[in-house]
Amino acid sequence: MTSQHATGGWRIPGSSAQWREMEERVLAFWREERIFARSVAERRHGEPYVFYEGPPTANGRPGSHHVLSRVFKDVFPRFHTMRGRYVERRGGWDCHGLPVELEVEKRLGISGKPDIEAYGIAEFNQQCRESVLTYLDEWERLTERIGFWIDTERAYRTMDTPFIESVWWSLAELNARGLIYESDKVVPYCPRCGTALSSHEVALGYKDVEDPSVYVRFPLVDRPGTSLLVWTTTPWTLPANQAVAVNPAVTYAVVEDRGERLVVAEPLVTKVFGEGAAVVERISAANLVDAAYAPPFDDIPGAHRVLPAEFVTTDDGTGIVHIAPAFGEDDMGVARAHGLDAPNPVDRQGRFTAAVPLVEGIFAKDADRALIDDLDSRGRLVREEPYTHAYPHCWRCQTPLLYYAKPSWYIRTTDVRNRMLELNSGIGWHPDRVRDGRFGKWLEGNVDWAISRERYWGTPLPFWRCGDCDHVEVVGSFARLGELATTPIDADLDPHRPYVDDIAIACPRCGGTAHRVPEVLDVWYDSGAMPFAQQHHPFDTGGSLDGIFPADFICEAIDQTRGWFYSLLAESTLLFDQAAYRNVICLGLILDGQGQKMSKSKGNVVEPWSVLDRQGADPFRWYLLTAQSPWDSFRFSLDAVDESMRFLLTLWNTYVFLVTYAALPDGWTPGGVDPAAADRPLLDRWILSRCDRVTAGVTGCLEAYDATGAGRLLETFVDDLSNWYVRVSRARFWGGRQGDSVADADHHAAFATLHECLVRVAHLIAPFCPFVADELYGNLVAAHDSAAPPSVHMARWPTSAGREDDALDDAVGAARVAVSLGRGARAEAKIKIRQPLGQAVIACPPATATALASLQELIARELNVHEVRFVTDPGELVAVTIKPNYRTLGPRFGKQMPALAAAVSELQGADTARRLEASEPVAVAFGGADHEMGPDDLLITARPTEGYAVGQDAGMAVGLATDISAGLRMEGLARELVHAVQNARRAAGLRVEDRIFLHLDGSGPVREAIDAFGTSIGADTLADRITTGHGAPIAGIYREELVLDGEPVAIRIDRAAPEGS
RNA sequence: GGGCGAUUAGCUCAGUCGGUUAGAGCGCAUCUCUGAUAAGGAUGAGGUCCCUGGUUCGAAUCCAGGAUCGCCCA
Repeated sequence: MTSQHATGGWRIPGSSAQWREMEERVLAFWREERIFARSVAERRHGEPYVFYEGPPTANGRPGSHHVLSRVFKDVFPRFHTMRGRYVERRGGWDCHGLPVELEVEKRLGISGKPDIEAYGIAEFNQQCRESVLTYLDEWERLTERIGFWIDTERAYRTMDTPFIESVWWSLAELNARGLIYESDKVVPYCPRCGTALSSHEVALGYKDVEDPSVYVRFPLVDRPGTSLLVWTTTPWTLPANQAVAVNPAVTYAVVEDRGERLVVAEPLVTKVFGEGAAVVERISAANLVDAAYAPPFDDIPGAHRVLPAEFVTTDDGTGIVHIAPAFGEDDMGVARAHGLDAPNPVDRQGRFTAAVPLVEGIFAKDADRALIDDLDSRGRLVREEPYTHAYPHCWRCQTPLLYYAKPSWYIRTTDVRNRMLELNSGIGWHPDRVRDGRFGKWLEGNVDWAISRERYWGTPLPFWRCGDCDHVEVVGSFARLGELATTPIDADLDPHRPYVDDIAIACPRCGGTAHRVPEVLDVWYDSGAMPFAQQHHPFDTGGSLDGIFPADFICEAIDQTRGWFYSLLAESTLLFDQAAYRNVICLGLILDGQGQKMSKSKGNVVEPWSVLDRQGADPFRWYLLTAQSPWDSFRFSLDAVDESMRFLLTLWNTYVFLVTYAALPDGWTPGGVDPAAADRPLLDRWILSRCDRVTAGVTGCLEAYDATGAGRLLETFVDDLSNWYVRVSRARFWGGRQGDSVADADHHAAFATLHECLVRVAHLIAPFCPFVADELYGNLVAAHDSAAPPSVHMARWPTSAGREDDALDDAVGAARVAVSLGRGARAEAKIKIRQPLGQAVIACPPATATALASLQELIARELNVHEVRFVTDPGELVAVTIKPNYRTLGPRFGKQMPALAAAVSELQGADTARRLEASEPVAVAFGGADHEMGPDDLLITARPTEGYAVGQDAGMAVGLATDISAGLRMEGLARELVHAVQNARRAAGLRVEDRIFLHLDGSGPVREAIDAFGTSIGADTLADRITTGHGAPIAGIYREELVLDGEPVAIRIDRAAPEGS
């Protein structure tokens, strides 16, 4: 895209086929001129607009879904920067976590915790540290290429020592307020791997399996002969039974069955016992609560009482649930609420301990058989049947998982649950429904946050437990650690495992020796800590987060509701009693073109680089930002980007058009004296009205975080600009009018208007498509004005100049309808547009005719007719029918609408239409009364009458006189000649401004047309001389013979000799 | 199994407060225009608004149930 030749400081843009070269050139400009850094620094004194980068992990390659989030993270900070806000954008990397460990395990060819410990934690963590940034280069390359402006040089990393120290500080703060405690937690646990699994891993391993389900008698102590009937699909948990639970809202029934009495939930009686079961008594749940029963096994002591619990359902089973606190999350919750123990007779390998001699040493799930047989032999088993259900298995080794109680560290988030809900209600969610929907419901069900993980590569919990007095000291800084440590610690201590594990401290309470607990921190806590940890708060911030907290805006995919969106809110509520973000966009997922999930195994992944290499960054961005609501799933493909690219091509064509003509010798440059906007032709004032309107509209949309809405407005505007303003104004941009001051002013007005519109668009699309925006701005503004900012991204956001004009917009809208209808009429009559016609008749209401009066000439030119005439009596050209306006009359007449519609159809169309035009009331008689209709109550529909070429639409019809006189035919032929010569010029490779000598020859009608219209043919084709007849006086650089309208024509073209030669 | 979202032309998507002829762009066909060529205009073909039932004078729109896809959770 180099400048071929230029005048007036213009650089001639290349073809849009060279889009990617344009982007690369803009990138180089940004890089060399440090535009990003300057755009931020120049706003240093502006009001801060705070953005937080939700840190991705760099141990995988960036995909198209990352481009989606990064583009949305880019557009609003760019917008607010242009609006004068100070928008620091600091990158970040999420470094810790199980996915990193798994990746390293795979690479090392090891699996499971015993393997890792055999390999060595120090070396393992070193491998993690390196792995986590494997693709950092590619991430940074992609980030730059898509135009995502974020400071990667100062990016925070969750594994960095200052970040970890801030996290420690926050945990110490929470601990000081009594918000941290240790307790048993039931986790999905793989006994073979010896590790708990994350919910994500559990989700990978669900398989349908058949387990024995059993109905067991739990005899009531105070009611001999009556037993609670308990149903379970995990018989191996029965030895650990501590209680049973009933739903407090359910009535229970005592059923007499073969000489005994069994208690089940009343709604389940039929399901359990079949039709005709004998219910002998009903008992409310309240009367069951606290009843004592005999446990199924006597090995383990327990409360063995009935407890109320909301989670008990009557969907299946018996409505009485066996509670083994060690083996179920709900069970643990109930047990905790009632102060029960949680004995666990299963060891870490999943085998029964000596606490249950019957099955000692047997793997839990394999003990089912022996336990069931034992129950049966003691008369406790009522029934056994196979039961198929989805049960989780270890995704790594296929071992069935056990839900298993293990000690775990918690943050008491339930203390601030209501406060989180309050703060959540003030967050600007996009889409809105997430606030009270997915996220709000999640908060309502909030449970304490389990923050510990028995893993290696994570922020170590700063908890030191005293071996003597059991006191737990939470260390909030490295300085504090140094004070307490029994041996001096290195200044450059790596606070990761295993080094931190080796540090013992003196117990501040008893002076004993304390060692760190083995767990590391849930990585989600790292991410939620980024608002303060990226600043090394409070160590480097002086304790104040003013201007850097909370965020005005964050953005991630919808799957982060329980991830980052939660961790940010929970931590900011706990620590600062504020929401960490004011606005948030939840993005949808990227699917393939068929709506299927993208996955490597399906081979349907669209790599971002393939889009960037084929179409470029701006088309990619425009697609993601405007194709649809961002929170819906994207059906993404290269073709989808092509569709969005059309907008950019239209914009590019318009831009090239302006520069092409402005750069000609009698073109135009900005900064001169142009006619005042108010003095320009009507069409100029119209597009400037549209321009101001779109400016206000786009601004409003972006303020409301609605990129899609802003995109639609811009697409409509650029379409108006290109396909209406430029198309109908083309001739005004052509040169050759020096000396005519009126024509010259018009010429300049056209350039000034189009230039202003394009400059405005360059500003308005700058946040969306920063490359083409800067290309336009550079050539249209910066190249001509050394005082202007060098980049549009350093410029101020535009505001409306107040030229919005409703009447003008309506008039041009009506003119466009009229032209469209007229063209339709021509097509129907099969008369091509180059053939002039005598007159067009526009039938429309008087108000429309008045509005269109000033656009008559334009309509005539567009329809190629000599005259435009208006008729305001609908009867003349069209038949009129009247229909009721359901929208206004529906609420008024309700059930009478069908009768009213019938009455309205009886009205005389033309007559009624006239009266409505004159704002006279119209009475409709039905149901024995007259009802008065106002102008809004009746709709006029026009249909063409016979005998005209007519196009019609609501409120307007356009007819064309179709007879073609000899004069009109000659004029048409002249137009054909001009067209043929223009094609010949192009074929001859002439530039648009080259002047020619033209020789024409042809039949009699052709010569007559040349005689009559030679001057205008010459003017239109830039011919300095036209000759006719045989024996051509010029050899010509181009010759062509063809037939126009049935008449043979010969064309010869030569370059015009320079003046005076 | 529970919760949430989506389903409208061959494709990608709009569709306001429920209003009677459901739109746009792309693609396709025919025609056309061009001093903007990865352009522009006109016309046409193309619809079970996922299905069933309900509410209503009137349902793509509101309600209930179901189907399919996706997400979150179990």
